Amino acid sequence: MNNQKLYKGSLQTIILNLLDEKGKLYGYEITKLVKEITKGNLTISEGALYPTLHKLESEGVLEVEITTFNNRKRKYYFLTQKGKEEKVTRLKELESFLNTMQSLINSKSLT
Amino acid sequence: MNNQKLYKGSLQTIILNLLDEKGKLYGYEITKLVKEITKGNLTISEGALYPTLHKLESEGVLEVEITTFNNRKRKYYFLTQKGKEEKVTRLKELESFLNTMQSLINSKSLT
DNA sequence: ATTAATACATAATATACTTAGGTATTAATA
DNA sequence: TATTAATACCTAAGTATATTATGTATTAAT
Repeated sequence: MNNQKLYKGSLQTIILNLLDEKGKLYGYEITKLVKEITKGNLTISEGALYPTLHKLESEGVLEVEITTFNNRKRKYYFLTQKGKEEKVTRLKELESFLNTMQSLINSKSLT
Repeated sequence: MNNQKLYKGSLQTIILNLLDEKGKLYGYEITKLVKEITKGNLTISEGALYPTLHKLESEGVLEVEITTFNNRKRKYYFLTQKGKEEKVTRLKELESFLNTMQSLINSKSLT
């Protein structure tokens, strides 16, 4: 991930959400997709992405399907059943977090 | 801060915002205030808070006024001019971040 | 022919926390 | 009245998660 440290901690949630929506994605594709969706506001670094994918796989949250396209190796990741449940939890946490942060920056009227 | 790692990176922004709204606050007061505003969703740990306050002070973003209340030492922090500018920047970054995260979890319709 | 893009990967470093302690005073409770 | 909770500050060790800098290999574009 790039310059803004605010994104720290949200990478796993982003990955799980995208995989839930798209079905399966390979690493490089995730970086392009995030850049596109966020209109360049968020760039996921490969140094952050690949270790995270490996970790999620080792935890049984993701599974891999290795393919070849144009003589280039691609590793497609998709959610396991556990991953689908994890995604629901993470999404709730994210929504709660976004609400909490909103309340913190709109607290002028409070207290 | 507590269980949710999503808050990682947002502590400085939270502090700057609260100080801008309230004028001046002491450390312990910040932890209580955040807990109250967020209805218990966010608990700032003192292990995170105090080093952060010291760092912001050393950067010239905050200044300190030491007082005594009920024979207990209180260190009131408030924004410097630099701090007020920094707060504006951080708030913009936070709003941009929140929008970006929203777009990432609402991307079902996209692409 | 060289550079950019695609596609994977790791290692060293930085940072921002958590967890677990510590000191000291005052208020509440058993 | 002795103990615990609350107030108010602090630091150090450990952990998680990223950044930065590389590296390999193939194909597409300049």
